[in-house]
Order: sequence, then C-alpha cells, then structure tokens
Amino acid sequence: MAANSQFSMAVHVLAMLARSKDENLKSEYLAASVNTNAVVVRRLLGLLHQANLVVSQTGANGGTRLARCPDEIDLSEIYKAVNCGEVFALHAKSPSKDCPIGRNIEAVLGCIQREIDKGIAEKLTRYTLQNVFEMVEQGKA
Amino acid sequence: MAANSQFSMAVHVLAMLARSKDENLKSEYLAASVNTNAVVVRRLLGLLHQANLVVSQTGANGGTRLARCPDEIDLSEIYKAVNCGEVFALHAKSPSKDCPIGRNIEAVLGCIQREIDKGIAEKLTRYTLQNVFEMVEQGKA
DNA sequence: AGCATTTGTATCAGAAGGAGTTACAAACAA
DNA sequence: TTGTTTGTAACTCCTTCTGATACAAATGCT
Repeated sequence: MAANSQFSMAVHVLAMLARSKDENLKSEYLAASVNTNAVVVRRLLGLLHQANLVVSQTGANGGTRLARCPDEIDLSEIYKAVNCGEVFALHAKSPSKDCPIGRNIEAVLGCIQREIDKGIAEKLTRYTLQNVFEMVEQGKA
Repeated sequence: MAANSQFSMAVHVLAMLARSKDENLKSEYLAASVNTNAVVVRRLLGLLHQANLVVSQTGANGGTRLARCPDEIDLSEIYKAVNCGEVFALHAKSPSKDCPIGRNIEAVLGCIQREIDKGIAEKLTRYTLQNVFEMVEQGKA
C-alpha cells in the first residue's frame, strides 16, 4: 500500500494554520510547504472541516484558518478526523465457522483492537496543537 | 491499500497451534480455517519463524508447531513479527525546508510516532497467546 | 455587473502493496 | 524410491493513496 501519511500532513497543515493565527492560508501555499499538490491539501482540509477543525472560504482572499484556538485542539481529534482505518485489519474473508478457533477469533481480535485504539487516543490526547506548534518552533523534537 | 490483516491472521494461526499442542499442523489445514490460500499462510509462518515463534518441518508428516509455550508468547511479539509499517507514515516527500514548520515537523512527528508505538506495545504485552486462546475457547470476547 | 481568485469536487492515470494462485525445488518420512 | 510438505519465486488481480487536470460555485474587488 502507499502508506497513509494523512495524519502527518494534517498535523503539518494545522501547525501552519496555528502559526498564521486568523489569517487565511491558501491551499496552494500549504501544498508548497507540505511538498505536494494543492488538491491533495484541499481534500485533506475537507476532512478537517468535517471534524470542525478548520473553516474555509472560497473566492478571492479565500483560504483556510483554524476553527478553534490551537490549545483547544488535541491530536486525537486530528487522528480521528483523518484516520479511516484501524491499527490492524480484521480478516478480509471471515474465518471458518467450522473451526473452534475460527468461530470466535474475530470477536476477540475486535476487543483487542478497541483496546489499542483507546491506548492510541489516550497518548494523543496529551498533545494539543499548541504543544506541537511550540515544539516545532523551538526546534526540539 | 489492501488493509493489512496479517496480525489477525497471525493470532488466529498461532491460537490454532496453541490448541494442538505439540502436533504439527499443515499449512493447508490452517488455511482452511483462516479461509485463505495455503501459500499465504506459509508466507506468514515464515515471518513467525524469523521471530522464533514457530518451528516448521518439511516433508511427509511435516507442518508447523509453536516454538514456545503459549504463555511465554505475548501479542506484542506477534505484532512486531508481522508489522512492517508504523501506525501512520511520515511525509512521503520531505516537507519544504524553507518553511519554519516544514523544517522541523518531521522530527516532532517522529517523536509522537515512537510514543504511540510504545503505547501499542504496552497494551499488547498484557495479553499472552494463552490468554487469547482461552478467550477464544470460552467464547468470551 | 463583471472579473479575477479560490475552494470543492469529479475524474482519470500511475504507483505501491497485499492477496491469491500456480509452479517447482528442497527436505523429509516411510 | 516414492509421496508429502514446506519454502519461495513469479505472476495477476484488486484496492488505495497520490498526483494531476478540469470546471462549477462562491466570493471579494473595482
């Protein structure tokens, strides 16, 4: 698969919006920094808009800005906004129901999957966009 | 991407091996339960072998069995064995170094990535293969 | 009103990777 | 020796992400 870098792109773009405060930034400008195509950025911004993270304006002097203060946005929201998938996929084809393991394995895996997702969200909730922005500005990873 | 279900498959297969104790199971048999092709299973077993989780034998009466007791194998080992990728990918193309955000965002994201990976491993370490096997057997997810 | 700009979205081609399949050499038991 | 099973290569198919072009709709400016 082409690895999913949407979360990385999202954090990058949102950090730029955080930096420019209430000023509108254009998709073309954002794309240049992310080093990708403007349409790719717009698609991403669409997801972030659905998640109420950004506000966009069409037309001249249009562009996108944050919908909220950077310290009111945490990374788990961003992750949820762009992450369609799970950490690992359950079986593509259902396992055989004739097998004592196959019969119940999916339920158990689903349970573990939810456990992991909770763990990830918990870690990400610790960072706000403001935190990330400051880390980037100060050049300390 | 075709979603990566290798972890699910691996846990499934290893649970079956745990169930059959020291008996060798054939890839054909495992494939039937997982509902996939025998070669797909063998490829997977190859990874698990590299991680010292299983032992295989060629030839008549050959097959695969666990390399260790099920209570000495935890899920984080299985996850590491099959998981080539990370939870999210860093930028495909490097961000622009001319941009104050682009210049440092990768380091920050890498740091967060490692944080998450630790979180996942920590959650998975709590389950042994024996635990999973018992959950499946008892039909409680 | 008219024009330039920018988003939103549809659509297509290309790249990458997983899954499924066939084929066959190598290892092994009887 | 013969039959069985793994290990692996090679190929196709399918899905998904990325990049690109195109254009309607929305908006600000004059």
